Amino acid sequence: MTSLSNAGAEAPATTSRPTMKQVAALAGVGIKTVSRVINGEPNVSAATIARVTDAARALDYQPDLHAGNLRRADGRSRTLGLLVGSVSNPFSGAVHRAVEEAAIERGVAVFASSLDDDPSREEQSVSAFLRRRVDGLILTTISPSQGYLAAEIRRGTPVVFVDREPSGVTADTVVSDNAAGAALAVRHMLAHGHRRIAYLGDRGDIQTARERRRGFLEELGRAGVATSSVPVIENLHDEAVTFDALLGLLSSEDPPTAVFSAQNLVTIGAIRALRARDLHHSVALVGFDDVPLADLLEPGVTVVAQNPQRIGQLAAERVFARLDGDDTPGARHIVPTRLIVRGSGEINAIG
Amino acid sequence: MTSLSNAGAEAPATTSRPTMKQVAALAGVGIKTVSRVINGEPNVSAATIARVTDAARALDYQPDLHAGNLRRADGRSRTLGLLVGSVSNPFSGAVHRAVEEAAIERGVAVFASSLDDDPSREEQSVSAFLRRRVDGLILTTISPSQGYLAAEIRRGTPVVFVDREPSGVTADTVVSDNAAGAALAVRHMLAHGHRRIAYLGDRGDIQTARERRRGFLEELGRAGVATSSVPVIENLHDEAVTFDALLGLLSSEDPPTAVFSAQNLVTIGAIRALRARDLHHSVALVGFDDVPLADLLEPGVTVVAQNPQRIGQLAAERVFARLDGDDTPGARHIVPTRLIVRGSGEINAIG
DNA sequence: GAGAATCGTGACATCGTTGTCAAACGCCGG
DNA sequence: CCGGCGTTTGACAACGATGTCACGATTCTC
Repeated sequence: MTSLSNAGAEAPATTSRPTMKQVAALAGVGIKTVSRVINGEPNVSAATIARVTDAARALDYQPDLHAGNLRRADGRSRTLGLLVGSVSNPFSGAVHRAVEEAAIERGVAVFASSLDDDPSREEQSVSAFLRRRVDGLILTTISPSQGYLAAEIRRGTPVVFVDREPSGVTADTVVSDNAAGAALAVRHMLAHGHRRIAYLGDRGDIQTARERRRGFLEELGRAGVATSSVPVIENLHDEAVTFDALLGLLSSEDPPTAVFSAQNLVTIGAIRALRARDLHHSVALVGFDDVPLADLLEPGVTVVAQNPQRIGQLAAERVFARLDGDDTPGARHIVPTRLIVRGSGEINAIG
Repeated sequence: MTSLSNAGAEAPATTSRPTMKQVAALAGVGIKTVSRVINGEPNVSAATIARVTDAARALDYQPDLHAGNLRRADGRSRTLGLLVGSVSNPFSGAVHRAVEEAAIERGVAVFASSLDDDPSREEQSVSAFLRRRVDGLILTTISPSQGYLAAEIRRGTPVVFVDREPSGVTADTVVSDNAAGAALAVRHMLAHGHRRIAYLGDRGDIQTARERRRGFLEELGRAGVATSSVPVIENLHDEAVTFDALLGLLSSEDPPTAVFSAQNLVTIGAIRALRARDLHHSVALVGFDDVPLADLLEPGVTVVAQNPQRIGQLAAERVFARLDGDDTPGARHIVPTRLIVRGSGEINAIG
């Protein structure tokens, strides 16, 4: 259907992209000379440089990076693979942005993909990255083991895990101080007189979520609160499910006086539920991870904020350091969280 | 520093990635046979397939997509370049997500980059994409002309512009119904008795912003409102600048009774300013483009919502259609907007 | 049972580029 | 005027894969 077209017209016909050979022919030089000019190698006469540059411009020539890579000594594709949790979460957006900023500075392009809580997409994306010969990987994971990466890591490909720690392999990991952040939230609510604090958590199969729960429960334990009396609801991974779960909890015979929501979207679902029962001014709420416009709500939402920019930046730094020869053992890099007080967490326990 | 290392140890030494040749050697077959097995070509005996598969697994072999592409007939890299406006804007995130979803379905990987309002990054990113031989481009633009893409488009590379129309080239374009959306907002406020409606707009050099202003002013004109009496403030591209601008306007001798904020972040800045003057219950506000948590604010924020998912999806559809042979002339695809009523836009004019 | 068609396989050229190497040229000193 | 040296240049192999083709071994056909 493409081919019948406009017979005899000026032929917009799909010409293919120009190659060095064509540039060389037009400039009347050898192809290696074109290569030299394009790559700024020395020992080319000024006149030749001009001829080649003109020819390249005339043909709108763009060198084929991959073909070059095939032969080039360092074998670097100047490409990175980034897998984030979910594009719908602002946390991921911020990480992406930070990684890209660092990458662009080095002339590295970023393949970005998102997991969307689908374990099969993890391995699939990584494989896609690897077949495209990325120089390094920055990964948020969800599948139970990252053992499938062992050989690749052994071969020297830098892999940095963000937001979640890997299992089955050792590598650089950049995470928020999840347990400590959760503990911070708990202390804050305890200080406001709460003893019956509900835990609303993300999927239990996410290691990060388990860390937050651990921090939460341990801090309650340290304060002498019997954890058996603490409502713990997990596997909440969106607003709607959280909404329903918290409504149920609030209707129970011994409802909590405070709520700790251990994730972004869970926090939003919790806010909606508290509003639906008109309890947003009487039940305290502290969320983990910041929420957009949290300060404009009534009351403002108190959160333990993460620092996604720093996480992305640090991850990129680690990848590039290893590409530059750093071969220290993989380590955990912990990015601190901080409590942002806005109102919802400072509601005192009644009685 | 890398090289002195652990003399005589088990040598974790950076082995390079395995090639087909190595797989072939291990399996005891020719390299072309490995190629056949990897690509699922017919006419290989079951026994050979098994031997090759085992060898590939043993070496953790991943085919080099780019090397293959060099020789492959269709010359497709199964790669797309996506340039969005700003990762910090949820609109961009949604577009990205939609594009990626469509891409992954076809086994295509996405290079994602963001413009962040820097014209020099536009051409730089496109060039980076092209050198990596992407099959198609989906671009949000900011520089005054996209003429630099003319040769590439003529060569048959599918280019789709999103959110902003290009100048200097003809190609598929996917945009919101900007003028009509703005007009919709105006009609809504007129219906609530407002005549003095302020326009708060994004950068005047962005074509999309100009469209929204046009829609705004034309609708006022149709309603017989003298546009000379309408405060129009432009070049607001973040919350802080908008905040200051609106505060100034509200302090003027004849302040507006309603505000139309023509962009996401501008809307948020406007909300903050209205709150700072405690006018959020008396001055009407309608924003263009939805804002996260808009329904939880007090009052809820009435907006003309765009449909970024649809925009991204449609853009991807166009790219793939052209890759599949569609050679109809480039066209504008307009995605409708819709008014979401939440409270702030239904405040009536006083008197 | 002979010839034809099909199957399974590998040698080789090739994709667009860069690394290696050697040739051609100009310049200098003796 | 010659030898040596540095500069400029291009021929050629190679990177890791696939397309083409030809070869030997089966299987089919009548």
